[in-house]
Amino acid sequence: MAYYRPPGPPPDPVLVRELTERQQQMRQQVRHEPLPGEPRLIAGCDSSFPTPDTILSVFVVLQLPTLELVEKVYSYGPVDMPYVPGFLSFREAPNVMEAFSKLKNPPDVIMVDGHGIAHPRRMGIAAHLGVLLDMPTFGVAKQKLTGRFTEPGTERGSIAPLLDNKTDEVIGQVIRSKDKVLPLFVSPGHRCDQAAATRLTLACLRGYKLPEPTRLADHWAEQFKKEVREA
DNA sequence: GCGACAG
DNA sequence: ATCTTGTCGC
Repeated sequence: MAYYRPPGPPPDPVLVRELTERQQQMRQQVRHEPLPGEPRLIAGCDSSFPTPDTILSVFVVLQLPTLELVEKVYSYGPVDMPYVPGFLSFREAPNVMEAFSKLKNPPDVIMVDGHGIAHPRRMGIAAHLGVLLDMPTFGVAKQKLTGRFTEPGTERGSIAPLLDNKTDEVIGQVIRSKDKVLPLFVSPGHRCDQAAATRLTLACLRGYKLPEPTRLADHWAEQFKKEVREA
C-alpha cells in the first residue's frame, strides 16, 4: 500500500545539500542581544506571489509607539528557487533585499512574516535577512515549523514557550495576540533577543491577530498584487 | 517505520 | 503562498 507523500515535485537532494551548507554557514553569524536603544521606526516585511513564478515583496515602515505608517515600498520580480520547507529564505530573500533598498526611512528593527530562529537549523527567514542586512530582525509566524509547546491561555496576551523538540531549548514564544484565535510564533532573528521580539510584537497589536507591521505589509502586498496583475 | 513540513 | 462559497460567532 502507498504511503502519504506531500504534494508537489520532490526537492532535489543536491540542492538541499548545498542550501543546508550555506544556511549553516550563515547561522554562525547570527547574534542575539538587546536592541541598541528604544526603536523609533519598525518595519514590516512580507511577500506574495502574483503568479507561480513571480514574487512581490513589501516593506512598510511604522513610527513607534504610534504605529503611524510612514512609508511603503515593494519590489516585483521573477522567482527561480522552489519552495522547500526549511529553505524559504533562499526563495524570497533576493526580492526582499531589492525591496528594502528602496526604503528612504531606514527602520531600527524589522518584523518579518515567518520564523526567526524557531527553525530546524535556527535560520528562519528573519534570521537570514538579519544577517544579509546586518540589522535587528525577528520573526512572527502564523504556523509552527518546528518545536513543541503547550497551548497558551485563550485570552489575549497569554504566552507559552516554544521548545526545541529534542533539547528543550527555548526557540521562541507562542503568543495569543487576540482572544480565542490561533496563536502567533515569535522568535528573534539577528541582533535582537526574545524579550525585544515579544515586547515589540505586543506593542504593535491593535485588536487584530497580526501586529501592525506584518498586517499592513500583508495588506499592501495584496493591493500591489492587483496593480501588477492589471499592468 | 511514523509524523511534520514557515510562506 | 494560491485557488475559492458559504458559514459560524462575537
